[in-house]
Amino acid sequence: MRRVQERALDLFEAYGYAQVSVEAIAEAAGVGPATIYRNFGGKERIVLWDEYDPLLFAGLADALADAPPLAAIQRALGRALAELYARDRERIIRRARIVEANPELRQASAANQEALRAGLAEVLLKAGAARDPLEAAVFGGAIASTLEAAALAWLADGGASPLSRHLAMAFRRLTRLCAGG
Amino acid sequence: MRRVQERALDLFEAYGYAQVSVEAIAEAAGVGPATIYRNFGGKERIVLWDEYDPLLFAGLADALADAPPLAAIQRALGRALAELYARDRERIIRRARIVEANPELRQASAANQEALRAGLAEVLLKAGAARDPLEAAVFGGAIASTLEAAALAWLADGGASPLSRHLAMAFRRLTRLCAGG
DNA sequence: CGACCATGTGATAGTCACTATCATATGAGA
DNA sequence: TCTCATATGATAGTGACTATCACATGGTCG
Repeated sequence: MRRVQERALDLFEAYGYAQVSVEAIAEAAGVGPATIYRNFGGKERIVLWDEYDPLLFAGLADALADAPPLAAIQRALGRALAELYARDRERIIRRARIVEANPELRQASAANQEALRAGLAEVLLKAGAARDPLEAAVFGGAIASTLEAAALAWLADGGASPLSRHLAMAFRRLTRLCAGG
Repeated sequence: MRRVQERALDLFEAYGYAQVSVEAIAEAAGVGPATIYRNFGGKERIVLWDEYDPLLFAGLADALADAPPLAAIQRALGRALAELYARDRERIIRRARIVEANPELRQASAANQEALRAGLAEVLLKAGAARDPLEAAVFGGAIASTLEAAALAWLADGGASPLSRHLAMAFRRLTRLCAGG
């Protein structure tokens, strides 16, 4: 399915997301349209599909055990992002550019972001870093937003400086918020 | 168009969102399908359509002038939400239940949430409550998430206690985040 | 080796959201 | 009354998505 995604990205970049039908992608990749729907679930997810979320959560629970939550989260996320940065930088940027240029995809991407919020909230609650579900939701939401802001800033400069630098800057802003802004 | 939305909510509650076609809604409301698409833009927005966002932003810029950002925002949003609570409580709950029960709508709703983030960021930046775009994005994201968490908690108890109470609780959690969790 | 079963694939047909376009009705202003 | 602008309805078309079918593959038994 990696091949299908590659072909699709090529076509989307060349002709625009809306102008490329799933059927055309199927033909370009040498598979049937039904196969694409079976594996990805929908046109949007051909672009959005990745395997990063588990990687983000890996080590998060451990890190929460021996440091104040905000610092622990920043360190764990920073490490995970550094790995992605090293491994898949080009592909992430390609996909992000297509998403950015297309309202339909931005909407689907926002849903992913929601899922990340919920996932962080769950981890925080289970690790005892949040005392109740409301606190978990607030913490998870704030952290996911910070992560997203860092990612957008990273994309805005074309991925020049490492993601972890942007993440550190974003977290510094977050700590200022409660201090009175 | 209010009538169209009412009819649509009736049908969605009775048969389920996916089971009701736009054509059926059009017929039930005594209009043509084209009219619905013209006014709402898509099936999802028949449910999500409202006029609340400007109300949320009203007075926000003013409040930011004479108080620390977090307190000012909490007060301004609290006032706006109290008004909605008094005016449209039933309809908001109806719509939220339909959204909650339907992945397709949750996705579209997440996109709305994104827009709220961006809107808050813009206000904060213009009012000088954020010193740079990254800070504005982080603040706006954190606050929008807090607002959403409060709204979900409010819905979870069926709208029994006022939204402003949940909002106050959520903001208290947010201030704890930077203090070390 | 051949029979059996499971999973993944291709192909067909059908539904429905959404778009584009045209003719018509309604309502305001000269 | 004539005119123009805007809103509506109707029609036809595209394409995403969902069945459901038959077929190929690959592994496990007898």
